[in-house]
Parts: sequence; C-alpha cells; structure tokens
Amino acid sequence: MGPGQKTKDKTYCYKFPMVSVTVDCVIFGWDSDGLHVLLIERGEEPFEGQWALPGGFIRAEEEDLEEAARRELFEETGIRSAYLEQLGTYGHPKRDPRKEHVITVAYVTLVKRDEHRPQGGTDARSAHWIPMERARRKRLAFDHDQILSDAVERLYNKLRYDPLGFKLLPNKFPLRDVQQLYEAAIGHEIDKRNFRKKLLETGLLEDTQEIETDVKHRAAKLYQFNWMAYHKRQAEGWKFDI
Amino acid sequence: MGPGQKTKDKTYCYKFPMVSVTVDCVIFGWDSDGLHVLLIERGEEPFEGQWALPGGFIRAEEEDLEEAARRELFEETGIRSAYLEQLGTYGHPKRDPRKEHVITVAYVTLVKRDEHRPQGGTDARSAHWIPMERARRKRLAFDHDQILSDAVERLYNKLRYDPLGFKLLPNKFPLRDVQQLYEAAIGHEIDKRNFRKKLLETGLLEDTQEIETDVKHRAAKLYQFNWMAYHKRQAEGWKFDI
DNA sequence: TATAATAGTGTTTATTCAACACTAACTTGT
DNA sequence: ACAAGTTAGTGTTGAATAAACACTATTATA
Repeated sequence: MGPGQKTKDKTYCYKFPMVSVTVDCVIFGWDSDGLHVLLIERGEEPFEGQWALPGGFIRAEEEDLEEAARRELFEETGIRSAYLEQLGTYGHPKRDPRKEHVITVAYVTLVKRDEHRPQGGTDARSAHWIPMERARRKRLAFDHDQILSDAVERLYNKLRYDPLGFKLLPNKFPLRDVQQLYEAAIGHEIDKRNFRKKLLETGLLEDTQEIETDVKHRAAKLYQFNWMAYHKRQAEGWKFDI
Repeated sequence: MGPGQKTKDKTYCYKFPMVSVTVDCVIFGWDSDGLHVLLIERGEEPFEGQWALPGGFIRAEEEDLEEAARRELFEETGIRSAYLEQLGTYGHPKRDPRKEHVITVAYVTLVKRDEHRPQGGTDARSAHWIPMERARRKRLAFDHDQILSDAVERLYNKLRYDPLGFKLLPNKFPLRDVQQLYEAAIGHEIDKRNFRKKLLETGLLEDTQEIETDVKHRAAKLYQFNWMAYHKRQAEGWKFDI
C-alpha cells in the first residue's frame, strides 16, 4: 500500500484498488406530530431525483470521520453543535452502482427543530423534514433504507437507558411531549401518572415556572432537563432508566 | 471520483486522494481465569514488535466488510463460524503513521476457546491469548488501545440484555462458569442462589445429565444453552434480561 | 475416615412496577 | 357569564420482581 502519488494530471495513484469513503447522516427531529428525518432529493446520478440521506465524501488525508459528519450536518441544517453518534459502516462492494467500491460511515444526529434553519445544502440539493412513517415507505437511494431503519431502531432502544431524547425536544418542554416521544419509541401508550412519577423522581427535570402559550386549552408547565446534574450523577455511577 | 484505472505498471489512479480500509478484530475468549483477547506481535513496520489486534486491508472492489473480518478471524484462529459484530469505525487521519489515510472498521468476535486451533496467521505474525488485565496495561499499536477498551465496554454492557455470553463458553458448561463471566462483567460478586434461579427460570438452560470431569472436588452438572428456543422466544417479543 | 473444597437448594423482606379515576385550569362558543 | 370541551395534574393499592440470607450434599485428597 504505497502512499498516493500526485502526477501532472492531478490523479492519485496507488498499488492496490482503493475505496472511497462517504459519511451519511441520519438527522432526526421531533415535533408534535412525531419523529421526522431530514432527507434530500438527489440532484445527480446515481439515483438522481430519488430521496437519500444527506452525506458526502470525506476529505481523505485531512478529515476525521466525525468532523466530516459535522460538516455535513452544518451544510444541511446550519447547526454546528448537536448530538452525534456513529451508527455503523456499510461496505458491500455493490452498494454503490458506480464502478468503484464506496463504503459509508453512517452517523445519527439529534437536533432540536426550533434551532434548525432549514436552508438547503450548499449544492443544489433540497433538504426536507419527512415524517418517519412516510420516510420508511419510500424507496431510498443506495442502502439508505437499511441505514435509516437501523438508526430508528438504535434511537428507540437507546431512549430507555439514555436521556438523549431530550436532545430532540426544545430546551423547555411540557411533560406531555416527553411522554409522546416515549410512546412513539415503545409503540404503545404509557400511563400518565406512572410516567410522570418516574420522570420527576430522577430529580433531573426542573420546573421553569413558565407555562405553554398559544395552546387551545389548559396550559402545561414547562420543564427543562438538567444536563449538568445528569453528568454529575452519571459520573457517580448512576444510570438513567425510564 | 472516477473509477480506478489500471495502468501498465499496475497502479490504480483516482482523481482524489483515497483512503485505505482495514478491518481489525477484537477476538474474545473466556476461560476459568477470565476474559482473554487474541493479540498478535507485529512482524513489520509500523509498530514492528508491538502488540496489536489482528487485522488487515480489505480487498477493495471484491469484499464486504464482514467477509473481510471473517477471513481475518479464520486466518488467526482457524474458526470459520463465530459470533461477529461490528464495533465501530476509527478514522482519524493520523491514526496510522504512514502517509496515507487508513481507516479501520473494528469487529468484535466471540469464540469458544475449546474450538480454537491456535496456529499463527498466514504471515509470520504470532497470535497469543492475553488475559484482559494484562492486555489493557500494554501499549498497543495504532489506536488499538481505544478499540480494545470500547470492545470490552460493549461486551460487558451487552451481556445483560443478550445471551451472547454463551458464545464464549463451551457448549456444555457448569453454571459456575456463567456466574463467573457475569461477575467479571459487572465487576462485583453475585448471589449464587438468586443468579441460578433467574438463569434457570428463563427455561433456556438444559441439564445435559453430564457432570464435570477432572475437577478436584465435587463435580457440577453441565448445562447447555438452547439457542433454538431462545430464537423462538425472541421472535415472540420476549427479551433476555439477567 | 477426617478434612477441604465446591455444588446445590427456599424463604422472607424490601423494592419496584402496573393498574386505576377524578378534580383543576383554561378556552371557546353561545 | 356560563356551559361545554379539552388537556393538566395528582395517590393509592396490589402484584411482581429483586435482594438478602445459611445450610446440607458430594466428591477428592491427605
């Protein structure tokens, strides 16, 4: 495996066939009508016109994988800091119909929809929030169906043991929204009293003394999740479990 | 990203710098003195003479990632079928001191030590089972310290919700060995009666009617894990939890 | 045959989980 | 202003699960 050698016509040559590496992001958002995922309509071949996860080639020799994922996230959403987690790497030699072998490292990111400035990507692709049920019915480009379905499964499983769900909610939220998120995750209704009791018993939710506005009926109190306290408790060996 | 073009002198040329992709395997084994990991002593630069995880370059354009991991596992252990799970991908541009960008996809595999024929790899590297505590004190090549420690954490966390621990034990085992494995995972002692009760209540452990031999004191019954029954129960929505 | 080592076995108490229904607060329409 | 509609907010009880706890049985060895 000799290092790449730059020749006059700006090509990079190697002794063995190489692979290209892309990073794809499953960007989740949440609002009162459920979980959404940010998809783009591809503006170029292959799969031109089809829906796909936002992603792109990494800058070899310069960029770390996570850096590339953050760059991608920023280009699509304008968000610089968000929860980001590696999901897995998909490397079947035929997963990209083009000749070369393209593997992709998939990341999951959770964003608050109220922080998202929805401008499209730098190139001509347009990004849209698609509700999950609709997204899962679409035939996505490459193996993105698989990646998306792995991502949803991972997210839903992880909610039980990790407060990352609060990364999807606005900073201040009514308990109802937390419950709806968890109900979507486990696929059935939860008893309101039991759920609120467990949630508040953690001591990690603070009453902001504010209430909802613009709501058609009795307004609920707004809470915020105390991440500082959570990290302290976690360092002491405590485990979130809801 | 044009496809690689083969030239007369057998080089592969691309319009952009490419990355090399390796697969590294964290191969875990278990015996009565605890968790072990299979390490090799590197026979070539970089890191010649240092300990490292077994791994190698994938065959671009031919091989799936998991295929490459299985090939690696077979070369090191002679085992063709074992539990194999992708751990994650490590891609810092400087993680390999050589010029080009080398990313690695790490896999965790669990093998039964009594099925392992310990012949060395195809090349001159020699593979050895190293007890975990010793392995974690060594300075491993590349970022393999990090990979190994991520792998151990993943294995130990997963034992609670997945019977994959039985992939480490021989087909027939005394309950004591299961308990020792779980005690290693959670880092403290477990009450024997409670543990055996929970384990047997699953109905997934079958008494083989055999007992240990070559043991210095009272011999224990040997059990086997019923994977068929487990998969059936799992398909019905049941979850292993110990 | 005594000693040492590990196997194997139930019960009780504390904790956690699950089921369950009404009143309070606010909005809107009349 | 008040009736109707909608969601917020709140405790108790019984069931299930988890945790604590100690002795007898079996075999090997000295």
